[in-house]
Amino acid sequence: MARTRHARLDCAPGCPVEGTLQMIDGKWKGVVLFHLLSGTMRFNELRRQLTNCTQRMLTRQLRELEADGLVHREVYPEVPPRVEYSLTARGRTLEPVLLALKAWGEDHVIAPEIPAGEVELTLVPG
Amino acid sequence: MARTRHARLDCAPGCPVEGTLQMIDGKWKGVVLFHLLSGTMRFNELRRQLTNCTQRMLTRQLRELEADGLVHREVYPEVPPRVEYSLTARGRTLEPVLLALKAWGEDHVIAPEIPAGEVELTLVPG
DNA sequence: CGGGATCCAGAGGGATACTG
DNA sequence: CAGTATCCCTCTGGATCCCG
Repeated sequence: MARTRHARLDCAPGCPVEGTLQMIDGKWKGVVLFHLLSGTMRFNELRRQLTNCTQRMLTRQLRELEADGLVHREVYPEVPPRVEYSLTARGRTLEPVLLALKAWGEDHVIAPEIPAGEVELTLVPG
Repeated sequence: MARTRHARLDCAPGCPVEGTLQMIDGKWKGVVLFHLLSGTMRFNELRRQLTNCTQRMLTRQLRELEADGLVHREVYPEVPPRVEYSLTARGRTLEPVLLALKAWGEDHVIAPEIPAGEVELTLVPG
């Protein structure tokens, strides 16, 4: 979906499910957050994980996550530039949610073009 | 976001996080699934829970959930018509995910009209 | 390296009216 | 009651080029 960016909680005022979904809604947010669970990552490092994510999209998703207080952006005044992304304390509280998402996916999502039987167990997302 | 409806796993083939998100992506899906955790519900019954969801949208979301094998639709040949929705076995496996979403929302989602991130402290003088 | 600016298509979603 | 059928528009997200 595209839930209107924090326009409001459409379900009902204060609906917790809707509210949480708004945080991880955006084509790449869930996955970005998940990867950052592993630790700090540089921009391109993160990008390499998201095979089909354009540079512009990754930037935008990261900015929104930053605005939501879930991700911290650290810019190092160097040449060439270095920017590192990490989860904030608030972002880390999403860990149970992200792990639940991952666990369900591992059990129930049928992988595309990977016929059952030769299911690969490299479950590192991204 | 609007992830293209199951077009593919954009993150990476088999990415479990991305895959799970695709299931509950759609403006009302997460909330619908959550409400169905409580048990079978009729169409309008469900609709009353989703304050701002139009009839058309609810129908569409339910159809997609049905197509994904998460929701069962039972039509009773009566007049007036009666249609009941319930979670399938597969749908019920999402319970941990939905509960995680709810739990986080309860703890971290700031009530509407106070968008997270731009919390303003308008100091009333005097 | 890590972006920003611009242009653009189309899917997602809203409003409204009609129906078996 | 539980939907279709249209119309229309917003916003997301992709492509491309440029920048310090």
